[in-house]
Amino acid sequence: MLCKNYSPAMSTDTFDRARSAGYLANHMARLFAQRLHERIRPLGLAPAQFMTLLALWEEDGLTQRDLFERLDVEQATMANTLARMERDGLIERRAHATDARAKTIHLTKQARELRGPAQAAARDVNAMALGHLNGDDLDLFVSTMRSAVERLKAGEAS
Amino acid sequence: MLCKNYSPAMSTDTFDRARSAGYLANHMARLFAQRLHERIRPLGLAPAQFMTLLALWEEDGLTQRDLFERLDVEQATMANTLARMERDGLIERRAHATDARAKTIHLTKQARELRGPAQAAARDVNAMALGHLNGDDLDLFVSTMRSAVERLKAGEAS
DNA sequence: TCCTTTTCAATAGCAGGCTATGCAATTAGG
DNA sequence: CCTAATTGCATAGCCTGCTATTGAAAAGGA
Repeated sequence: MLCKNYSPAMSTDTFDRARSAGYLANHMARLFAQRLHERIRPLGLAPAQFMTLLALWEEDGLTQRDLFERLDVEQATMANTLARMERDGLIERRAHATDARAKTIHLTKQARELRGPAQAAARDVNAMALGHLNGDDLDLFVSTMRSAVERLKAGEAS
Repeated sequence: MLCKNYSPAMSTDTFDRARSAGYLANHMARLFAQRLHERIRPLGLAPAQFMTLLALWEEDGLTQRDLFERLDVEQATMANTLARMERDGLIERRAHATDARAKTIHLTKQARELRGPAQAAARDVNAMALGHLNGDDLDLFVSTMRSAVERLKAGEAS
């Protein structure tokens, strides 16, 4: 009995939260978000806004569809995040060149200037979580998360 | 340059979402929650309710404080989750034996009967995400998540 | 051309995370 | 014993995720 919370034959009274990958993933992600939020709140940012900025710092002028596909969230989630970012002066929406339904999303000067400090905050949190690992162990951990993401995305209906 | 998103000397234009542990943790946790929710929705459960049940299946009659400390969420978060669980007939609250402020949380028959199928669903999702790993690799991955959780909890102010 | 289908985005409503507040009951000090 | 501090819980308000619905514009087919 490996007790890794995925043996079909496991008895029903041995599910161990502390060894369940899904449980730990949730716990770890909440803590990452809390630590990040502490550090970027002084910049006027919240975690989902930072995530959105990561995409827009890479490429400005994307549409809402581009963004929610790249970040793998639902369209409605992206729409709400963008509304808060517009309210907070981080982005502005402009008419799309060829499609009257769409708008392109553009960073304000304020948002462009946050790139350095916000990314530094994120690196700081990553180091706090995993700075004890050597390069190979970190590579393996990150790769395993990426493979889990791919497998979970593929298993949408399973 | 290791490009693992935590070198302080890293230039500001190289932050790579796909290699950031925090970003991947968030993405992975959202997918875990989605896949779990698909499977436990037919049982009338949502992910945070399942997490709460994991604690109550282990030990019934806990107080709200016991629960939010074990699950590492805020008291207000737990209060809201318990309100929804009471609404849905999963728990009932009884007067605490010695403290008139507190209530003890007790599973209903319905909730006790969900243990087998709900834990099976969670194991299924864990296997979908990580079933390609051998025992040692899985152990290492889970251990690394646990160490990240501990380090992130310790660094509350840092 | 005209009509149907698809696509882009906004909105409503809910779950679950957070902070901040407030009330009631208990505990601790004087 | 009486007050002050602490503790248990509820509530309000916000952010971020989700599903479902809607309206408007674009694309496609007859």
